[in-house]
Amino acid sequence: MPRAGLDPAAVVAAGAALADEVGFAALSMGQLAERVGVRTPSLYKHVVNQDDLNRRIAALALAEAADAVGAATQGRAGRDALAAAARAFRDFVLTHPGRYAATIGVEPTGPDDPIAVAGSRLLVAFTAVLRGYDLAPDQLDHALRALRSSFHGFATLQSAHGFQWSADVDDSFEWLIDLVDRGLRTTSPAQA
Amino acid sequence: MPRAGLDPAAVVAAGAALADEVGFAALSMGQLAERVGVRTPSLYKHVVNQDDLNRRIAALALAEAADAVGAATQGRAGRDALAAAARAFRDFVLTHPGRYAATIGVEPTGPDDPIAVAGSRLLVAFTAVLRGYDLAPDQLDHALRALRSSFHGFATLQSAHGFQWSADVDDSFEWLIDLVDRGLRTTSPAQA
DNA sequence: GCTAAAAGCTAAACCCATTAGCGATCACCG
DNA sequence: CGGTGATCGCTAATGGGTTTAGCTTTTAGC
Repeated sequence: MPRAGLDPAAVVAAGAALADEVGFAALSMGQLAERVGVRTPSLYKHVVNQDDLNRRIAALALAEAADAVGAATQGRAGRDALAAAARAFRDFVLTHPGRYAATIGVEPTGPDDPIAVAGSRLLVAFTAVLRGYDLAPDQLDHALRALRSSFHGFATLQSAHGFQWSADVDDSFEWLIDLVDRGLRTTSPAQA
Repeated sequence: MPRAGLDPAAVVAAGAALADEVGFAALSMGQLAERVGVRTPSLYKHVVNQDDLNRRIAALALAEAADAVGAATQGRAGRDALAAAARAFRDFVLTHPGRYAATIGVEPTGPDDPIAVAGSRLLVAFTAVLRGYDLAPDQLDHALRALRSSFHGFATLQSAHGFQWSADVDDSFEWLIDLVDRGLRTTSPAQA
């Protein structure tokens, strides 16, 4: 019996891909094992248990999302950067719904948890967008949470087919970007 | 052995309460059966299976959320109505995290599905808020989705402890309400 | 009181995650 | 080239969860 040549990273990557296909809730060790060409218990040589797998998938997803958002905002500022970040984020969630779902409800165990560091990287990517707006320093955290909430909410609702009625969903997303842009531009500005 | 006197509504209500306590993902038929004083298989006399239970919990949660939002906006308009609706919605999600989680990812089977009708009621409740803003009719759907996305996103992230760093979460929510309010007040207004 | 449907129960099947323990393989070192 | 220990994969088995089958008891209506 030849070896499969697996390692934790390969298992996690396959798990993330499988989650994207079948949905995070339906991700099972059995299916994943079959996918990577191994019997179920063998997965436990690379991953401590399903919760560990989920957490690693979540960390991977957050890191990938941070990369996508970061790359999208390179060389842009203001509304341009906001729109690029928002579109990159939503695209990522829509193309990788399973792995992104893994990020919902996980709590980092501490500041060194890969989940925490990847999450921070995503926040940093969004922070870059805010530099293009004239915000008071004490409003940065609030604005960051507002961005994250709005785009997370839209992307997850769309990914779950939560928008049922008529209007075009892409138009709605552009409209949301405009709404946020207008809101950010009319804050009480930073004191000089 | 005396009867427990259950019916579907009682089972669903107990399931929703249990989900709020232990988390939606941890909701199990065994725990629910124990909670209502019955052996596990007996639950299947009132509910066809776990998926059916989840869907009924989701419909209940959406209906309750619609009631809460609707009641909060009574007699208010403009920013007042927006803030009242947003706070009522977030309060509901935070006090009933388990049952609200049941609504994520469920798809109504058709327009008569209780999930669809309760979801529509929630949208109607939010639509009332928008009447206080001067929006072109073709922007109503977009604005509705923006509202739902923002508040859904914030509430679910907070409920999942997704906000880790320093600033006060309640302050951030009020800031989000302001952001949305400013954005809604600066749309290109409806043509007279 | 009789009857039939409803609601509960036990027993059992099946699926999934996980652990224990065994054999094969591979990397490294002489 | 051979030995050796760690690593990887396997089979077997356990335990918990959902769900079905079939039986018994209660209860509502006549």
